[in-house]
Amino acid sequence: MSAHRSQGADEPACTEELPSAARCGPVSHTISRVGRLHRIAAGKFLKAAGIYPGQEAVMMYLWDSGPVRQSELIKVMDLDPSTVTKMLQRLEQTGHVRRSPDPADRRAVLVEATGASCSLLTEVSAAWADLEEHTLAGLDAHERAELARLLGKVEANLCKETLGCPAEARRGEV
Amino acid sequence: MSAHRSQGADEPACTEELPSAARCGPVSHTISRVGRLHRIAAGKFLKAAGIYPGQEAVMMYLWDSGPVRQSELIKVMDLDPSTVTKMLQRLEQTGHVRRSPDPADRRAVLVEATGASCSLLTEVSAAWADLEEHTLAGLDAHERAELARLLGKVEANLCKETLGCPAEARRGEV
DNA sequence: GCGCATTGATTGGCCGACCAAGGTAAAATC
DNA sequence: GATTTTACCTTGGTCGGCCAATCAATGCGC
Repeated sequence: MSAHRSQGADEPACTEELPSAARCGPVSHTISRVGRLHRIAAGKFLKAAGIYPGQEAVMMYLWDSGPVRQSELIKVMDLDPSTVTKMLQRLEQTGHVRRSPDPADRRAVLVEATGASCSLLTEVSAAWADLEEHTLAGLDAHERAELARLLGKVEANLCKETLGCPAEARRGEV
Repeated sequence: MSAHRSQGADEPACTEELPSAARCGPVSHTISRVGRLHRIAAGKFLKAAGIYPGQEAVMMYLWDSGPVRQSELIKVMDLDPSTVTKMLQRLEQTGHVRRSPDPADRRAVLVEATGASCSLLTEVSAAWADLEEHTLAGLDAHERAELARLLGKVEANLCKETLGCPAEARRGEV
């Protein structure tokens, strides 16, 4: 609930006390807030590990998969190529990732987690688990499953859309 | 490193293994994705109106409330002061917002939506409603209510950080 | 072999969002 | 009244994320 305006005693609200955003799209409004708060929380949890939110997903994939092409990373993460490029440049600079040209394709780049980064695996996994628990505190197993199910449907909705969704267009094949 | 998958060049599309991120925190993973996809979708819906995601919330509040102190905006939106400053600078530059010094407090700034911006009200509201419907397509009334309820609990969890934040507790001090 | 479309990756620009610091004005304290 | 504290905003930096444009290498058609 939004308890921020509890102090507004004599606010001459011209219409309602609820913001228009919450009136027009209550769930959208909440999703925005939750997304942002979740990212902030992730940042706090990951700070100890020395990486930024967004990077952990890349690292986790790299730890799982071993050396992989950057294009594969882009496809799997469903991110913009430029986003991945910049993120990898920073991860390389901080020593978490190594990049090398693909001998089989001179325009491609192979990416892999460095040995040093493997020490983060435990930390990051723990942080991710803590974040999960912090996020879902107070929800029983059934509620968690239901939330996961509903979010899954929402994700599917947001992914594919008739309005020229780039994600859809990008992953149109296969 | 955990299980290094054999890097087959011809990976069959059927075996889409779950990344570690999804294993360690499935809901967190989905929230991240949904948050990002939702923001992208919002950007698409708002592009016609000529504003960027994040700005619509500010504008909606300004349309509702009339002239308001910047500090009030910061408090209500729960954003970083610097974020609001920069956003307002851009909104001012695009003519959607007017800022003036508060005569009653020379360090404060009064913000209000310009008359020109009011033409956006309809567009933005419609876009926001479309976004809501697009997000929730295929969910019946009960599911929508349940999703809103669960997201509300999650939001509350994410808000009260620092109390149960194990990351800092693990560090020991601070 | 040669031209052209496709793929892979990078650069630059922009926006939202954070933090850290700083500067000024009001309020609280003495 | 003078001093400290607090509030309000700005600047500069960083990061994730997008788009548009670009360059290099591959592959296909001819």
